[in-house]
Amino acid sequence: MSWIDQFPGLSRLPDAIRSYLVEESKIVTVPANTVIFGPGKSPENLLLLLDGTVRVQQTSDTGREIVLYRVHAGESCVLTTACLLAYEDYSAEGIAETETRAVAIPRTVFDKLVSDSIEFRQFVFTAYSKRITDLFMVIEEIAFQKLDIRLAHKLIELAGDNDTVSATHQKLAVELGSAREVISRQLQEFQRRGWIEQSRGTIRLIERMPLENLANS
Amino acid sequence: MSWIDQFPGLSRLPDAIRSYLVEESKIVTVPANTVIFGPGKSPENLLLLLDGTVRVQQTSDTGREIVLYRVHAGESCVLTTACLLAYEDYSAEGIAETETRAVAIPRTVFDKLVSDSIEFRQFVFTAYSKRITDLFMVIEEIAFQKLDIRLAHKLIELAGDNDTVSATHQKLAVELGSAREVISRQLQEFQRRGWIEQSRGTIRLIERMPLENLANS
DNA sequence: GATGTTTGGTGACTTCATCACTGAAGCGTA
DNA sequence: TACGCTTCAGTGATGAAGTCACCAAACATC
Repeated sequence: MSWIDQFPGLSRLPDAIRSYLVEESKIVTVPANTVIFGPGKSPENLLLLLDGTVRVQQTSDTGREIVLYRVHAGESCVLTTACLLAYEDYSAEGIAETETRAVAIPRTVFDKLVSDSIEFRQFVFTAYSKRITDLFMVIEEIAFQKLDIRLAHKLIELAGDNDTVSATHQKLAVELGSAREVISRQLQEFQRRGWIEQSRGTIRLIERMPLENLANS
Repeated sequence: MSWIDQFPGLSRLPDAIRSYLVEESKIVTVPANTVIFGPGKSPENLLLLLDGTVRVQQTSDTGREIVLYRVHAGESCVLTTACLLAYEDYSAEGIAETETRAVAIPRTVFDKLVSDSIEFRQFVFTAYSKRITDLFMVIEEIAFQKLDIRLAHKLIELAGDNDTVSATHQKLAVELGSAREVISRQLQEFQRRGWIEQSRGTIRLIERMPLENLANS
């Protein structure tokens, strides 16, 4: 079984294209916290993630940061393909959050695939679409959503199933493009209401329901 | 002379591709304030603007709006190509700000061009790159820049050469994703300092220097 | 156990958003 | 030209969020 089957959009590639892709790309592994691309380090390849996640974030002149989006296993870093083809002054950076395994497709191979396969073109543009939609949502949230709602949302997202979030207040602030003090105070409010419990570096969700109600209001 | 020469990225197309493109696309004109695409109205064509500008903006559930970017003459609406190929729940909308003339490239022609011409691919991906960089800048500004700086910036941008901006406070608020009252008060402060003069619907820049200093600080 | 670093808590203050309301400018039309 | 309507701008009060300076607790290291 090939890694290709992890990508629904690629499963319909014709056999010739399919084997060309497998042939010409290689699988790479990077340790956690590796900077995959960033200012002055433009990516050489299109990456398709097999395992792990990549966090794409931006740092302002004043040192404040914000997370733009995440690339999960089964997704690709398409936005970087655009930015690697043209504007080099790319202010965002991509960081492997965990040890990450990915398929690396060289620039020339990417170009040939886009040229030769309508299925691959669809894969690429669909991926673009998802990312750009994500960016629009980020803009809308930053500009118009109240912070308590966004924080509740983020806690649920990061908790997954096991009801605990391992993150410092500072990290959460970066997730939301806010300030640590603001997050601290908001979390205190959640705690006061009995929705969460806090200890150094971790937050435990006690009552998910009211958090979810807040997140969806 | 063909319209193609208005697009530097397309000037190097091989003759065959070039004539195919000219053949298969048509020039359309839309009046000012036309909604070119938006929720429930996905674009049928890739548009290359010959004259006029298209404003792309987003409206939140609560009714607040923000301008994401503008497409000027000589540029293309590429982001819509992605969003027209996949995710249909496109929350942004594109509005012709003035009467606008554009080349409309049908979806199928676009696909064939991307397939056949490396020059066209470069044109498309370069356009993507610029837009995405713009979006990143918008996010950074909203999240981290102070409003007086952003407003000064926007006034200079909208003034062009003739030192007057024709816009209501409400319009400026939408440009920056802020609220009218906030803009009104900030403009009063600029006026108090003698940097601008106001009358209903227009702002005249009296002293550009301090405004520019503020914008670049 | 002493020391330094990371993380979180707090108060004072500024900026921005929101709400409710007022008033002024322009425009049509009778 | 005088009336009424609509659009645009001004204002005060209040709440939410960001900023700054500082302190204290938890943890890590030696």
